[in-house]
Amino acid sequence: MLASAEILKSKKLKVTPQRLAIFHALYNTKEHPSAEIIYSGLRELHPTMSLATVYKTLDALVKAGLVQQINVGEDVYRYDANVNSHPHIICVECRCVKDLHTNPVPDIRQTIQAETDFELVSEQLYFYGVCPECKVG
Amino acid sequence: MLASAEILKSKKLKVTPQRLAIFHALYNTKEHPSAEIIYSGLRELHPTMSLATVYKTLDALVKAGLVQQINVGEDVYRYDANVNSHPHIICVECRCVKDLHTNPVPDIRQTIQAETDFELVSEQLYFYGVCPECKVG
DNA sequence: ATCATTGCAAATGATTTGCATTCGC
DNA sequence: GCGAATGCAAATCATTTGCAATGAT
Repeated sequence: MLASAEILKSKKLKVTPQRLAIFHALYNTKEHPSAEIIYSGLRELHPTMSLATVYKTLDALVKAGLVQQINVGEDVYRYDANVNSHPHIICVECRCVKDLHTNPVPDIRQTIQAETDFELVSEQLYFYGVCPECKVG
Repeated sequence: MLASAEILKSKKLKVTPQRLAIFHALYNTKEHPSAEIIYSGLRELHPTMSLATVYKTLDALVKAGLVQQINVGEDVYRYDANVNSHPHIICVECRCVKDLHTNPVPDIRQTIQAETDFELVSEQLYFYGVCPECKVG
């Protein structure tokens, strides 16, 4: 928690209780929550916080490079405190999103770069499937 | 054009001028237009067509497996008449979207499947970069 | 004739914005 | 004290929905 404050300060962001709470929440979950989910999770402890603040804060965190915004093809954005490029896998039934740690990108990059005249800057790899929990049900 | 009608019929979709126009438009472009773009492109020849019809028609085409909906991380959906799984590359400046034909997926699938207990069903690979046109400017 | 499709207008849902108040520095 | 952050309400934008009229089979 102290650490969170230090990290925010190091990015020249003012440290407010709302920012700490949102940042901390994202750093302590492996889920990939939307603004709405973050908001409802924090509501109990921060009853005055507004959804607009969640959006503004997430935007500030993204701009500071502390968080990444992902869009797995739904109509909502999700947020990930892991800013390294890594693939995600999404359950087509329960819509949960998990990180993948195997990163096939270095090889792929070469393959793709060979085909295109684009100057590659980043990538997003999404896999869809049925998660272990949903396979059982 | 005749062909389009046949394809629609084969999927048991009623053939209306609107459907033909939308389907045809998608089959004859390499862009990956949004509903709004398709709508404005067709407006001149189909002045009475409504945006809601474009959405409904696209939905029908997607359900029939004739078109795929893609979301490259913006706030709009785009549509692609190429329903085969293939990676896309998006220009971070002009936001154009192009198909990639090199498909690294078979290899990746194995790598990913080895890591996860998900039952893989599909994937979306997006690469971001600066397109040749924007590199010059 | 039947039933799906169309087109309009109104509704929805996620995200953004304006602005006065509050708070971190 | 200054300028940025908060919280509320109103605005925006893409997409969806309800429903009466129209059109495809």
